[in-house]
Amino acid sequence: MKNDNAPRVQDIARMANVSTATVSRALSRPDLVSEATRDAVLKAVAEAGYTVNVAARNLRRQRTGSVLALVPNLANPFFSKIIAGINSVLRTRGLTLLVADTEGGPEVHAQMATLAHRSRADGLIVLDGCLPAGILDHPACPPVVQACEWIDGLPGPRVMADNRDGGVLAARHLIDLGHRRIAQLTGPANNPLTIERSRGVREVLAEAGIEGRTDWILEGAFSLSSGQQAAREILAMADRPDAVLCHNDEMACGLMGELQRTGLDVPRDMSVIGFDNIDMAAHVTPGLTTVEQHRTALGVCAAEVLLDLLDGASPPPVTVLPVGLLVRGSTLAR
Amino acid sequence: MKNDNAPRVQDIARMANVSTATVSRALSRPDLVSEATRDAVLKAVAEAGYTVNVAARNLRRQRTGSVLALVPNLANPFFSKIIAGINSVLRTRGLTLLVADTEGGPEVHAQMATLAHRSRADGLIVLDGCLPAGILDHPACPPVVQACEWIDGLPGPRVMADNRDGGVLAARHLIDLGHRRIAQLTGPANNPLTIERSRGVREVLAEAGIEGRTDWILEGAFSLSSGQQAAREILAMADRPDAVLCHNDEMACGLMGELQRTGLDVPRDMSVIGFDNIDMAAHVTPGLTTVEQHRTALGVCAAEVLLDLLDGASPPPVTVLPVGLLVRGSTLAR
DNA sequence: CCGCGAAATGTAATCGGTTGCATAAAGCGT
DNA sequence: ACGCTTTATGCAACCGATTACATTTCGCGG
Repeated sequence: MKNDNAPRVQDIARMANVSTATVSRALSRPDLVSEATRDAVLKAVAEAGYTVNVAARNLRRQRTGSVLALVPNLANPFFSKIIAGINSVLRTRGLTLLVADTEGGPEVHAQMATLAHRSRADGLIVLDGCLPAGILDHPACPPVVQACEWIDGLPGPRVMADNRDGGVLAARHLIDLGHRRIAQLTGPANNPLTIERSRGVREVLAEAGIEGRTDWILEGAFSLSSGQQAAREILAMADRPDAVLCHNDEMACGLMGELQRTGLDVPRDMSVIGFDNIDMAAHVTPGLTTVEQHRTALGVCAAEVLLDLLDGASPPPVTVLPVGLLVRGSTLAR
Repeated sequence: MKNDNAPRVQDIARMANVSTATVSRALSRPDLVSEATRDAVLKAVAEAGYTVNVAARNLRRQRTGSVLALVPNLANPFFSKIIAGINSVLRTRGLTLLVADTEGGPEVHAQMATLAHRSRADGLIVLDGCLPAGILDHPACPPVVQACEWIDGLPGPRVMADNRDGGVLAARHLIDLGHRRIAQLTGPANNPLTIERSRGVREVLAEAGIEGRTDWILEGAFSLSSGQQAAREILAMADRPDAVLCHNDEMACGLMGELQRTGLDVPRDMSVIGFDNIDMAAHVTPGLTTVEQHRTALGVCAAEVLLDLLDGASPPPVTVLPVGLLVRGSTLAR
């Protein structure tokens, strides 16, 4: 063994008096070698503290045994459960999940381009709708599944919640409670989730004969602080809505907290409804009424679609998962 | 170019009428080749859509250009900011951060063992105190920095907040407010963070001549729901405390929410203090008084220590970052 | 005791870049 | 014009494991 380095197959082969081929087989296909040989190899491995060089194996095998998830913002609790779902499925197949945060500008995208390569991962699950399509439909890029968000013009299967229907459920709930003065706190205007959710809301409002007041549509950033900011804007309005439909729970919580801090009572003075059903939603006071999407299931589904893809099967191009309304205390009949 | 495959250096070399060595240099050390050659190579690269095979490069170079963070639970918002801090530093050095979730039993640890290999990452930042030391002091394992939590018996630098002092600050704050009936909601009993924090609390209580009531020390799991659970236990007590010192903000929020739902007023009926200052803490009602630790700074620091290690420098074996008390509305003078 | 298929093992090519060393070409000072 | 330093490029070994193919060994029926 070269002095400064970790042991290699060669070293193990010498120690066990076999060829490198046999060592390799003893480790990855134990059924192919005799018991005596296997024991000798394993003994040498243990003794030398050998572990395979993954780069060499990946190079030769032309696959990596791992899947990469590209997440727009790891700090967003929304994603964590999806990741957990993905992980649970991949583990059953012996695949390792790695996660990279895609936050940042073009210079980060360049980094992502080197990540999105067959020699890095066997498959990609992309949760970020803002990546340039170019790096993902490159021939060197492994199979891609898009989850939650999606990238226009990028082929390949998608898995997502029924965002439009979520908008419908939320809006209808408020209307059923007698609200007609409904504000919206959306995500970034160009975000596909927000576009879909808005569509559902708009449909229901129109159906109910409620005029869409554009001054009651606020644009947020899916963050607690943008919810807080929105609350301030609403409080400053001469003509206030009496319900706010938020496009995610974080904004709803931020908004609700700020309303309360200013002395308003939620839901008596204002109903608030969120979207996603993150853990926090059940624990704030009052409990946040929200549109539940099963994030773990979404991750599971995305992973299964990816596995299909890797197996050469043809998964459905689009999978839409149902959402449901979860009524807690933050909404009240007018 | 072989038909089914991505182009290789060979192909680019042929297209640009140079050797593979020149192609490689044109891409990674552009200053070493003439402008004409460089242009020819880049043109061929663009035309063929070439991207390097990372496995091959890593194998030859004996490094990967990436750092791996092992996180016990990605779903915990506590970690996300640390990750962000790490990322910001690594980017400036052209390193890519990958994250893996270490959640799970021994079978997952086996997976982690193959991740913790020089051929996978140039360095490791371990945020999980529960990994077996064996896989991290293996000779094939790249340099390791432990952050937040740490593993007994594992050498290598550590970066952490001053948890003991955090316990001191929190306890002293409650005592200064006149509380003497102080309960604690800790993390898992064997968790090093909890051990340190408890130590600080114990010191202050002893100093103030307050007996430590073990029936007022509840063990949680750092989660919202374990905070909720603890609230129920406290409410069921015949002899209730009038302040609860929680070992993290999530539990504090879970606890506070449940107390409020049962009709108690925080902070009038009970003061609640947390630890960490996660985003949510500022947005719940009332705002959560907490011990602030600068998670981004912690990540930054851990990354810098790792870079030192990679550069062959000898960073300090232990870095302790100061914490501070952040008083909001959830604590009140008795 | 021969022959043949199965089981076990070895040999060596291969994955795809990178880089030390050698060589060639160009610049330069005197 | 000559040696000498730079600069530019090519050649080929190398990183470490895997695996197709070849070879040996073994068991066993005839």
